[in-house]
Amino acid sequence: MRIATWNVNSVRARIERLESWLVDRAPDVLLLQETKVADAAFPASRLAGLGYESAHHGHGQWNGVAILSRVGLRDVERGLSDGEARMISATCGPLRCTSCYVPNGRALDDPHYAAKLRWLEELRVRRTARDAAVPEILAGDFNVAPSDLDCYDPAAFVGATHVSAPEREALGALEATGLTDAWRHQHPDAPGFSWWDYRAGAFHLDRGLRIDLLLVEDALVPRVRDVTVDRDARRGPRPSDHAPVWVDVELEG
DNA sequence: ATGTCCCAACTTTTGGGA
Repeated sequence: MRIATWNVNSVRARIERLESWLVDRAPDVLLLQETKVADAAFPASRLAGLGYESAHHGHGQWNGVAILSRVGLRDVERGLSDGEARMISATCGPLRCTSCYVPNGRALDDPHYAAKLRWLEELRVRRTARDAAVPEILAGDFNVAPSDLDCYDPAAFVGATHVSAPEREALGALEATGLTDAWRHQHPDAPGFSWWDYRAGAFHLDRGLRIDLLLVEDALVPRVRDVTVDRDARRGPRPSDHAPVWVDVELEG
């Protein structure tokens, strides 16, 4: 079973790329972030034409998350207490699949930074109330680079968000509920950047961050066969600033 | 390089967000 995550930076701007990517990479489940549309404008029927059921949670201009599945989609859960469209969760086949768009935080002294830490804490608390019989994959744009290996220039990020100790501790506390960072587990030494700024030729220069994570229930880790960052999807005309990341998990049956 | 892309709107240019 292939589970992917992708911050598409507007599903409207990316629909042709999204459709061809689904055909090429054939994920069983795709977790989207930053769809930037209201529910009524989400292209559910176009995606259904490719064989994917979908569930979307969006209010319009900002944020927006979705789940696409060709292995079933039920028991949909939308949003956390902040009221923004940053989380959606559903049971897809044997897995609980959760798409997260963690708040950016803006700057260490900005109120949005404290809100980011609270949001991660609420996500942790939610995990403690989960149905332990259904293993979860919690994936998305976490807006946190877990370690300095996940940042192209740690010295340039001193005092910035995405790398601060409280953010990394909040992510670590979430993982301590029984989740493993699939990329880092499979690739202990490879940066695996998933986001590059549109500006200043950052992608060409490989000035990236690894902030798009697949957090896999610990019990599933022995079944993980491969984890891939699809850098090809960041190339060419009108790309998202994020690459998709997927994990292949071998499940019985 | 304040460098780009995407959105909305009192929409053809500006401002907010990332």
